[in-house]
Amino acid sequence: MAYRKTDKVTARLADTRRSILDAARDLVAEGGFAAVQMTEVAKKAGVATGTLYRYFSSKEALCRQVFREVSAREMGMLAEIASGDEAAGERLVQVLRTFAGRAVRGRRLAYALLAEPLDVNLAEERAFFRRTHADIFARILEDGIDNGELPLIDVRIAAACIAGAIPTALIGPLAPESHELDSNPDRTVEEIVNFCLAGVGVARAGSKTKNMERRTTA
Amino acid sequence: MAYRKTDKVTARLADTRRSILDAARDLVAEGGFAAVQMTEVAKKAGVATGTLYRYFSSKEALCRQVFREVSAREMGMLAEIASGDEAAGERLVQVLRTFAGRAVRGRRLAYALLAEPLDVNLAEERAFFRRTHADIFARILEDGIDNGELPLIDVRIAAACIAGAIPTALIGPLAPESHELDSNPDRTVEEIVNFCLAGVGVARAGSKTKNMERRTTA
DNA sequence: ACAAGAAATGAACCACGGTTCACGGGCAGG
DNA sequence: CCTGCCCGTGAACCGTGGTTCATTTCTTGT
Repeated sequence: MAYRKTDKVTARLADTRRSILDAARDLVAEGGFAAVQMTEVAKKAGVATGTLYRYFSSKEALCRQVFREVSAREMGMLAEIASGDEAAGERLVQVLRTFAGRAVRGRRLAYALLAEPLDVNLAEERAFFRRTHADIFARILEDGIDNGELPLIDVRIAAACIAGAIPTALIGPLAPESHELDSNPDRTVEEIVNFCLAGVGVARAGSKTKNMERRTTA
Repeated sequence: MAYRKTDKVTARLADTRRSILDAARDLVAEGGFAAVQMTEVAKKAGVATGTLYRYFSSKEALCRQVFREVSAREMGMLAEIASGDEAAGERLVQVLRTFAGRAVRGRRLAYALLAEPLDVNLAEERAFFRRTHADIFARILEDGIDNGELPLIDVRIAAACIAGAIPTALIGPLAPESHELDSNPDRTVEEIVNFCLAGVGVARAGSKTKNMERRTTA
C-alpha cells in the first residue's frame, strides 16, 4: 500500500470538477450548448482537454450535468410555489409569472434550456425538464378543478399548452424584439400570463372590447 | 456551334431535380432532417452523390428547398381559410383546427417542421414558417378585435402563444402518447383549440365545474 | 461518324471537433 | 529518499459526412 487519497486532494479534485462545470455553464449562458467545445471548456477552466475526461466520461455527460444543475434551480423555484397553500388560481398566477419572468430576464440561458436546437442526448434532458414543468402546472390545475375554482378541462393538455405558449412567446423567433422586451418585460409577461389564465378558464378583470357594445357572433 | 439544350433534356433535368427533392422529402418524412444524408438522398433518387451538387449548391440549399416546399403547402391552406369572409371567431376556429388536425395526422413531418432540433441554417427557414403562422393568427385576431368580437389583447403576443401551444401540446415530449392520439385525435385537437380560443377571449359553450356551485377565488 | 461540350459518376478528399494515450510531475506511505 | 500511484497534459488520432474533381458517358449539330 502506497497511496491513499487525502482530504486535501479530494477537496482539490472537487474544486476542479466545479470549475469545469462552471466553465461549461458560462459557455452555455453565453452562446448556448452549441458553444460548448471541449477545448474551450478546458481553456476557460484552466485545465488541459485531457483533464476533462478524468472528470466526465464524455462531452455528453458534461453537458447533461450542466443542464441538470441549471434546470434543477428553476424547477425548484416553481415547485416551491406550487406546493404553497394559497388558492389554486393564485398559485397558478405566481408560477406562471415566475416562469415567464425568469425566462425574460435570463433570456440566453432560457433559450438554451427551452428552445435551442440540441442533439438527441440533451434533448432527453430537456424533455424531462419540460415534463416536470408541465407536471407542476397540471398539479395546480387539478387542485383548482377539484375545488371548483376552475372549469373541467384536460389538465395534461392544458399544462402542455401553457408549457408551450410561454417559451414560444418569450424567446425565439416569435418573441418580441429584445429591445422591446428589455424596455418593458413585465407588460409582455403579464399579457402572456393572461392568455394562459384565460385558456384554463380563470376569470380575470379588464376584458374591454373596442366598441363598447359587443356584437354577437354569427 | 455544337450543343444546345433541347426541350427533352430540359425536361429530363427538371425530372432529376424533382426526384432529388422527392427523395429528400421522403427521408425527412421518415426520419426528420437529421436523416437526410447526401449519400442516402442520391441512392434514393437513383443518382450519384456528385450529381446532387449539379442541382443544389450544398446540402443546406437542398434542405432549405425541401423545407420551403413542404411548409408552403401548409401555410397555403391556413392562409386560404384566414382570407375567407366568415366572422373572425369562426375563421379562428377553422384555422386552429386545420393547423392542429394536420399536425396530428402528419406527425412525423410536423415534427420535422416544428419541433425537430435543426442546425441554424434550417432554423432560419423554420423561423420564417412560424412567423407566418403567427401572422395569420394575428390578422384574424385583429379583425375580431376591430369588430368587437374579441376583447382587446396584444395580438402579436396572443398569436405567438397559440403558435407555441399547439405544436407543444401535439408533438414532442409533452404530447400525449402516440397511441392515445391515434385512437382519438379529434378530442385532443378540440381540447387544445379550446384552450387557445379561451386564451383570446372567445366565449364558448360547456364550462362545467366539478361542484355545481363555483367557489369564489380569494 | 465525329467533334465539342454538357451531364453524370463515385472514389478520394477534407474539415471539424470529440477522444485518446504515452509521458512528466507531484503526493502518500514506508 | 524512494517507490507506487494517480493526476494533469496536449499533441496526435479518428470517425463522420459533406464536398470536390478527373474521368466517363450522353447529346447535339455538322
